Amino acid sequence: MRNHDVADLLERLSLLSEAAGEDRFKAIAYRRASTSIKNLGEDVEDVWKRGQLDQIQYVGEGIAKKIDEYLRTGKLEFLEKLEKKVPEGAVELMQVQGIGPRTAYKLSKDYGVKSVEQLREGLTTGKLTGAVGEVMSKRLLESVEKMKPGQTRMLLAEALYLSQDLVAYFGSKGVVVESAGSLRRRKETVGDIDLLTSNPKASKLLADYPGTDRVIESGTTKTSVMLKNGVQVDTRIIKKEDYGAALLYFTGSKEHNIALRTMSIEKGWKLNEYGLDESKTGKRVAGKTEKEIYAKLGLSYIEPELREARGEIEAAREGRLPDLVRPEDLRGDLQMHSTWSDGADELEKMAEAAKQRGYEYIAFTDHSFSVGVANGLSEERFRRQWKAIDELNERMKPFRILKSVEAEVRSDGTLDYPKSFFENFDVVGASIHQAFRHTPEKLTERAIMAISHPSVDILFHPTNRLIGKREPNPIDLPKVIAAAKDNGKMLEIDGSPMRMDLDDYWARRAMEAGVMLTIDSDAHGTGELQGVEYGTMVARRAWLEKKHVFNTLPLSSVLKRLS
DNA sequence: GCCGTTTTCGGCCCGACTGTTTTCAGTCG
Repeated sequence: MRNHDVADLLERLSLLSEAAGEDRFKAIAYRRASTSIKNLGEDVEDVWKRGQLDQIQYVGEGIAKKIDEYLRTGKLEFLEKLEKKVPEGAVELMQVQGIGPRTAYKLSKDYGVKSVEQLREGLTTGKLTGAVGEVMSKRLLESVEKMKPGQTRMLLAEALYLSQDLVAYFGSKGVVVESAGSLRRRKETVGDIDLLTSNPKASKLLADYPGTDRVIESGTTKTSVMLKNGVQVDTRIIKKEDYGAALLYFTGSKEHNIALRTMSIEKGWKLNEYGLDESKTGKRVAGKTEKEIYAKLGLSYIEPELREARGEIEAAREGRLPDLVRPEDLRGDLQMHSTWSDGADELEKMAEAAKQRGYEYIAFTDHSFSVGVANGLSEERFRRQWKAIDELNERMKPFRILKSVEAEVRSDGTLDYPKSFFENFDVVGASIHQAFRHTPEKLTERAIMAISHPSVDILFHPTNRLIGKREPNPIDLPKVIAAAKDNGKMLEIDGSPMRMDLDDYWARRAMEAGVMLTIDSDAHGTGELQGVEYGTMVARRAWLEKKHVFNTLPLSSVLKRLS
């Protein structure tokens, strides 16, 4: 699977051609091709072997030749030449907010600035006075400070929590605000929070918000503040008649917006954040609601989670958008922990809380024996737990607790118990936590061994990533997906906020391959049961419908499928 | 460098904001 490699290569070509001062449309072309390959529904190497590279959207003759050379030789002569043309440091400088290709070129070539660190030095010592003015200098220093680790994007769950607090704060003052941006699209990480409102009082209110540290800018339509926790919040004041256009615009994604604007042009219209207008007369075509704008463009309404230019516009035109799965579709949760292993709450408390959520069933997946740090269970302790579960099931009828386990995939790919013991469980999930630094080949082999094990039903959080903390295991996911398909096994979307694993891209690939998915909370306490909501957000971004998610099935069907 | 049911050439999304520009270039989202 070389899609990421190739996409990175093209992204680098894009950055370098910008920094080299080439025609900016070349840079745009490389970037579009990069995105196209990142979102490609299959392995780019397969397309290459079939000689069909130029059939990929935005890949023409020139880029196809470059990809061919790269896949054949592992190198690209053109790239090496380009690298020589670009002054050292220019690409790095372009990562700083406020520095684009022109400034980066100037700073690196004429002033010898070769890194962000040297930029900071130059700015503080006044060495760069000739290159940037006083105001720019101050702003760039702020940007450089912001790039320090710890000031990165926040988790979706954190952003949702923060925006809920802001919405409630504005609401208590009688002002209705709505969040847009990547938060509304439910991306797994969020950079800043955009709030839209038609109430002009919002600017002053944002400045007075208890969490606000300082106001960055404040105008009639836009106010930006920095919160004490380092998060930037923008409010935009929109006229009621423009609201839909503004919501569309500020929700993005950028690529989605560009595609819509290109469509508008073809119809003789112009789309911007104020509305959809006739180009010649300026006459309003639509603007009050998003739905109205989509309708005028001949598209059915596209849910925010799908607006990533991954085929949703074509699907909307052809009336084949998915009917996305909803949190209320879930009838159970197939991964959670209790005090029997490393959970914080007793079986009964967890079960009651799950029942309160309206579930018909849950599975306790306490850790297996070899996860010592998580108090993994021996066979003997499991037998005792089952007795406790039987008693609870009797008492909580018709609610059903399934006997389960999060079975550790050991470093040799085997599991902790003999097959005869596994047969006592209603459902079995397998996870790789141990020895995740194995080679990609070894990790893939272990994952496939686990998924091929006759007792295993689900592979839990397949990549074992922790967003912002631990990279995903470098397993070969197409192979794992194929193995799941061949064995009729399921893959999980783990909804715990730091995992969100599988992610939206791979969950979609799995669904398209015909693999059933589960959406679980992986809760280690009653407060974490809501993790399924984050998992559902991933599922929606992955185009999943109810029928693709196993735990939307009623208990009877679940038991039948597991037997 | 890509693309085309008006086009194989001449476009390529659009507007806000800002600085040191005196009419626009650079950057961003």
